[in-house]
Amino acid sequence: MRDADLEEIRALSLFRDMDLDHFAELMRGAYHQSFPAQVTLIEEGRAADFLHIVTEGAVELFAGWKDRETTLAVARPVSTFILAACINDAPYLMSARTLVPSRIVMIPGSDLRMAFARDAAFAQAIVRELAGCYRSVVRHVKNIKLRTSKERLAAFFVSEAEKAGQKLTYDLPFEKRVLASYLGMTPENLSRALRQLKDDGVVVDGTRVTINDMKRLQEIALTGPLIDGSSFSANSAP
Amino acid sequence: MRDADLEEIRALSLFRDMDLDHFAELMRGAYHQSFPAQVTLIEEGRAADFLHIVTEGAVELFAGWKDRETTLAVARPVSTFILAACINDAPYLMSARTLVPSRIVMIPGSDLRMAFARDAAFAQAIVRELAGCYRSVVRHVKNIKLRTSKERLAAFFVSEAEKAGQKLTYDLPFEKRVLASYLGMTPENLSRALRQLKDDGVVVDGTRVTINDMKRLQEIALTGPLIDGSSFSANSAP
DNA sequence: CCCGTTGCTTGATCCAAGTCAAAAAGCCGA
DNA sequence: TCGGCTTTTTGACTTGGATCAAGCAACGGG
Repeated sequence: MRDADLEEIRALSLFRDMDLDHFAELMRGAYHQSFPAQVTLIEEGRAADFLHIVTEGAVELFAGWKDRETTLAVARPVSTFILAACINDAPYLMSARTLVPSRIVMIPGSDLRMAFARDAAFAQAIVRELAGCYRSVVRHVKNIKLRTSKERLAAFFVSEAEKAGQKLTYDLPFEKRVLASYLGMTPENLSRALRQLKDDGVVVDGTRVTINDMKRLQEIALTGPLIDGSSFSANSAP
Repeated sequence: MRDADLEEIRALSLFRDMDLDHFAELMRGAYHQSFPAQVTLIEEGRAADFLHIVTEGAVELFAGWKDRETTLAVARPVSTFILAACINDAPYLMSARTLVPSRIVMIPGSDLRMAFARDAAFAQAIVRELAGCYRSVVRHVKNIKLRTSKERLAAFFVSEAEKAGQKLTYDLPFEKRVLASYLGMTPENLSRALRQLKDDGVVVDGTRVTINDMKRLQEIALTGPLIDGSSFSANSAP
């Protein structure tokens, strides 16, 4: 693994405070691999063998039932995913696939649990991380259960703008079909919702989003830390 | 606090393995109070001051947005709730109200964080608990996003039957309007869904549920550990 | 440069679920 | 036991969003 990669990972709040030797040992047992787009990294139901970290690219976390499928989050660099299954040594609840060519670090679950047992700082970090993940999903549920699809889309635009550093023009971070699935609607419906929002000053041309009337959008979305926040990436580095 | 209560709490997986002295100390700083029905214990957005444990009664965890409201879970004895907010010292994401007269133990968040910092076994237990909570909410999202309301209701009946010890007749654990909200539908719709399920061998008379054709119901619900599981109580004692 | 693939949009239609209104059934407390 | 609650059910209607079926546009390989 390259030093630059190691530094990036070390900078994650999950690993920042742990003993340096423990960190080095954990990384010695880890694999860093490149994958092409559309590769299934994880299948739900399988035993959780590895903690994953995206260092480049993007990974979709999704779940299926009967013949339906929904995306629960998109992990973007640099962040970890499926920590909970891993730490509990339980089956994955989600599947994961690369959306674009990606590089993934995989840390064996047994190493992780060992480090967690003997490094108090690491244990603390894991707790904070898990609590953060939990709160993210709770926000996602609130988003889904309380807002209409148009409102969810508006909220998404607002929080993406915040994430892009208050810019009013930015690119969608991934395909619209993924966004639709994340927001709990069909691609057709997303398309229609986009057109509805045109009246509210949102122009979408291809992947480029331009917000002309942020105030209007915020009124629709009524964003706030209790429902929006970091609910997007499975868990991110603050 | 009565010894019986203390024992029940100690028996929770969260506290079971922690040092006995630490546990005693944690409990010394705790309050045990009785509340009538329909009392708001927690308001979302407020700072998380206390970890709560229901020892008797039932507590609804819900969230509001604009003029809408949805219930996210119902905590039944004996279980804790809002651990994540508490451990992160962050604002509550949910509100909580008693559904019936209830007894609640409240542990100051600062005591909790202190115990967590110096008791490794407790820290481990917290991690497992949080991971469990996280997985519960993930299942709830999958339930909402992947199943129709009829399927969700069927799934609910099946998993309640399991919880009641494979009994085919049992009582609903709370009012139908709460159930409706939990399942993400209106009371009217729940009523209709109940009537639909009559054709599939489910008889509901008042609060009494009787399942005549479990196989049929399981076909509709297609239950499994990846989507159903303990998603109901905020977090339970295994 | 063309052509196939893939992703996105559009329109027509359908259906699940929400809304509104009102009746029915429980559930107390006086 | 009788009103006066709340909860639940019902019916009629509306609507948000899904589905189905074409078009269209962009991209990449031959």
